[in-house]
Amino acid sequence: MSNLSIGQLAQRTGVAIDTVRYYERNGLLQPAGRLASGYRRYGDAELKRLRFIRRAKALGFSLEDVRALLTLSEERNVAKVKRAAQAKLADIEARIAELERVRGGLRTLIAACPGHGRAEACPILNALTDEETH
Amino acid sequence: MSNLSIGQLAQRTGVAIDTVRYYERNGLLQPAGRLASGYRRYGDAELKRLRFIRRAKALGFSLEDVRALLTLSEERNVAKVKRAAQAKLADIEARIAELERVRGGLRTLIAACPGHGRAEACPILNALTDEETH
DNA sequence: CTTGACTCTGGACCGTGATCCAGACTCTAG
DNA sequence: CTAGAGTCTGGATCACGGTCCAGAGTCAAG
Repeated sequence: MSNLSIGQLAQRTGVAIDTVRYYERNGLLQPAGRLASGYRRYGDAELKRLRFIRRAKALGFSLEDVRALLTLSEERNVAKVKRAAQAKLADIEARIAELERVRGGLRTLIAACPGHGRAEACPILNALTDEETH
Repeated sequence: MSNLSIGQLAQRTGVAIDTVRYYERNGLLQPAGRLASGYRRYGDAELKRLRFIRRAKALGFSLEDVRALLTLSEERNVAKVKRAAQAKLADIEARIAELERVRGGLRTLIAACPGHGRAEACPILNALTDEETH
């Protein structure tokens, strides 16, 4: 059973101390207790919980999402957790699709641009400057 | 030669009035002039410039990028414009790659999750909860 | 002339996720 | 005991791209 200071917790999870306190302010992570001095103390449960937060964020969940996931996790509600993951996947796929659309536009323009010569012949500038077609 | 109020300019470009003034504060778009009343007046050049801004943003350029692009456009520096577009493309490709990485993680977890049963059997919760392996 | 729509300015505020600060207090090694 | 590292609080600040507001002035139609 570990009994960690905020600095040790931060060090073990790779999360900044200020961020740990920020998560606390936002109701994501409470210390197990406090010393008489007011210093926060964290146990294994909080260590795991902070790792959970860090991993969920790495999977693209917002802090708001993480808050919901933590609740579902505590409720052990597997069905809702799966649905949340599916919703996040759909969200990520939409972002990818949008970026791919943009990528396609840029690629086309770059490929058509000689990179020298008159500005009027630059398809990139033309695309940004020309009249609407739609 | 059009001679537009800020409201007409906003309406023709699909940009909010407040946003037009925001762009002005940030040096992206100055009105052609002012009436005695102080009302802004815009001509064709500003209309085109605002469309340029809107399109560049649709291609993923930040306002900072747009500022640079507008300068390059005025300089008619085709080579630098092309390089800016290439840099932005690389940026977008990196974002896509990162999102694809996340998508892969989520897909794997979702596929392995039965969506019911014990929380301990849910790979999504396990992935968020388990000890590090690396 | 009146009325309603439009515009002006300066500044406050939003969401997201932190990050940093001052000034005070506490803990630990030596 | 002392020095240095760690921690506390509350609040300010950042980036980004706007959005909204009050209160005053202006414009255009009827």
